[in-house]
Order: sequence, then structure tokens, then C-alpha cells
Amino acid sequence: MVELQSLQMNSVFHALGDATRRRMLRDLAGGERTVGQLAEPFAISLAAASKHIKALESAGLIRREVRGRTHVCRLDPGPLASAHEWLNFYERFWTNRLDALDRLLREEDARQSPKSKKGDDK
Amino acid sequence: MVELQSLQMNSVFHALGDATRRRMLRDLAGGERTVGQLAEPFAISLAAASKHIKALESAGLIRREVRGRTHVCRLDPGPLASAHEWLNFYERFWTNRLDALDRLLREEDARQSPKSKKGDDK
DNA sequence: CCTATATTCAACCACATGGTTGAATTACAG
DNA sequence: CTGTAATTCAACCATGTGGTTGAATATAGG
Repeated sequence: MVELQSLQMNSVFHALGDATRRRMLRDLAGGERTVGQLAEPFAISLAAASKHIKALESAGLIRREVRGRTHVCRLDPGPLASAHEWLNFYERFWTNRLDALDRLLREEDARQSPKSKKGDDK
Repeated sequence: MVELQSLQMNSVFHALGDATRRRMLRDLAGGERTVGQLAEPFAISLAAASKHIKALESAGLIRREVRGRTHVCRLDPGPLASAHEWLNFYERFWTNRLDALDRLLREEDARQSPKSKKGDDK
């Protein structure tokens, strides 16, 4: 199971926290798209779109292949699946209401930064 | 099925994009927690923790009950389940690689802001 | 070569975020 | 009442984010 560390979780969820980027992902679900194609639906500059794409890329949500002068992007399944797994944990909690999950929580804790003060991953 | 609008999606994913808040959610999965209890694991001020909790609250991820002078927080299943559903859509795409999902995508589009320029939901 | 196309880079700006501290609020306990 | 405990509020600060514009960097095509 692909588990993201705290840092990657941050960037993945941050990337998803913007409607423009979610829309880009949605378009990419239809197949490969160039930077220009991804930018087209929005009333923003290409430079701005480029930044969004970089955010998606550095979160690992998409990958880029430079073909000549165009950059072709496509979805990368890994990280989103991990975010999904993360949420899945909580969904299990909610649907089952099992307090025995408390142990699982502590395991997840041990896997990550041992003393998770704010700023440890900055 | 509980579907979030773009604005709520933003706040939910934004709330999840911070390790401190994710940790708070995790603690809340163990049961009710007061503000002070939620703040305890972190080396931040109570005021800072209070802001984080407000972020979780306004994203609808937790609810607060004021009992005397203490504020008791608990998880609210709804929004996270919706975020989960959202990711689930993409997971289906990745695992199945069905381009027929394109139609579903357009439906989701119709449900949201029709001309989704950046800034529509600011 | 020259020129147009696709994309990024760099500098800048307004505003949001996450943190601080100190004062204000509210409620419980003598 | 008064003091203390739990929490928020307000003002402030540094940094990050999302946007802009104009120049730079390829690359493709006459």
C-alpha cells in the first residue's frame, strides 16, 4: 500500500484545494492534454496556468512529457489513490463507529514523524 | 449522495492540506476532544490551535458543542465522505481506464458553475 | 536564417495563511 | 464578589499563494 508521508499529503491535498486544479484533473481524466489545452477553459494567463500545473506535478498528481515544444500532461494514479486511502480510513470509522480503530491510528502515528510539532516538516 | 459544491470542496481539501489539522482529525477519531486537548500535542499557542479548529469547523469536518466554558469537538462524517467520493471517481478512472467516464465528467461540470473562470468563487 | 508557437521565468502585487502576544469573554469555584 | 480556567478576539508579522506582465527559451516551419 502506497502511503504518503506528511509532506506529500500536504501538497496533494493543497493541490486538490483549488477549483482550477480540480478542473484540470478532470480534463486530464479525458486523456492527455498540453499546457495550452489545460489553460484554455480559464480566464487566466498561461503563466498562471503553468503554475497550477506545476503544483499538480510537484504533488505527483500528473506527469509531463516534453514533446518538441509542447508539454503533454497526463494523470498519475499513485498519489490520489493514497489520498483516497487516507480518507477511506476515516470513512471506515464513520460507517462502523468502531473505537477499536484507535489502534490503527496509533500505528499511523508511529509511521510518521515521531514528535509532530508544528514546523517539523517545513 | 452528498455532493459538495466547489466552494466547500475548496475548504475541505484546504483543511486536509495541513498536518496539524489532519492530526487533530485523527485524535477526534478517538472520540470527543476539547479545544485544549486538541491543542495539547502541538508546540503552538492555543490561539493558533483555535484557528485550526475553526478551519476544520467551517469546512464542516467537525462540529462543536459548547459545554460550560469548554468547547467539545467531534467529527462530522458528511463532508469527508464527499471528498472521498470525489477521489473515488478518479480511482475508478485509474483502475478501469474507461474513457466512457468522460460523460460523467461533463455531468459533474453541469452541476457546478457553468463558466468556471478563476475567481468565480472568491 | 527568420518568424511564429508553446511554454517558462522573473519581478511584482494583493491577499490569505499560520504563527505570535496581550486583552477580552465566559463560566466555574471559593 | 473574586479569582482562575477555557477559549476567543484583535492586532500584528513573515511567508505563501494566485494573479499579472514582459522578457527569455526552445522548437517547428517556411
